[in-house]
Amino acid sequence: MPYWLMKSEPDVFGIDDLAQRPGQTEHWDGVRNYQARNMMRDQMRRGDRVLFYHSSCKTPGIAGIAEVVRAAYPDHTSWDARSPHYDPKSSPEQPRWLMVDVRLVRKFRRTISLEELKQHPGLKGMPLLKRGNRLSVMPVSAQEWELILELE
DNA sequence: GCCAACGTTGGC
DNA sequence: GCCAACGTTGGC
Repeated sequence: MPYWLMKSEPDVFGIDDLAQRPGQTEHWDGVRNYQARNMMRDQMRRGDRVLFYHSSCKTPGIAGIAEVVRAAYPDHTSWDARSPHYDPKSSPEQPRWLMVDVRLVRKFRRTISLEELKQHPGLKGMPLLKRGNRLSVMPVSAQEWELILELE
């Protein structure tokens, strides 16, 4: 069961928003980075686990766990001219961008902050903590996963 | 709001 | 195919 970390701005869509969706499930639209897209397309599978990361907010960090319940399929917001993620080069016939569906597994009792993650020697290798990293979807190793769950 | 980092675009 | 300009990300 591979593991992932996915970023979202809680002001736009946070873990509490996911909790309120029907079936606590929502599609993860808006990924507009080729590397992230390719990982979703080629590696992310139904049943994979996801760390739900809150970015661009007061306390950036991991807010809980979700599960991939549907593998990658076309992101319809990419050809919706009213969407903030609109891409004129994407169409229903030739979709350029993909998304997955995720379901909430559980919200952490507390957010494990970025600051705390940085202080942990066992997490040094996480792409999240690399300088200048801009990926919104990134892999997490099994060891990192276990370690992070223990921090809660 | 600032700014470093980095991906993308487009002229040449 | 190079690379400067530009836009976006995201922590601080």
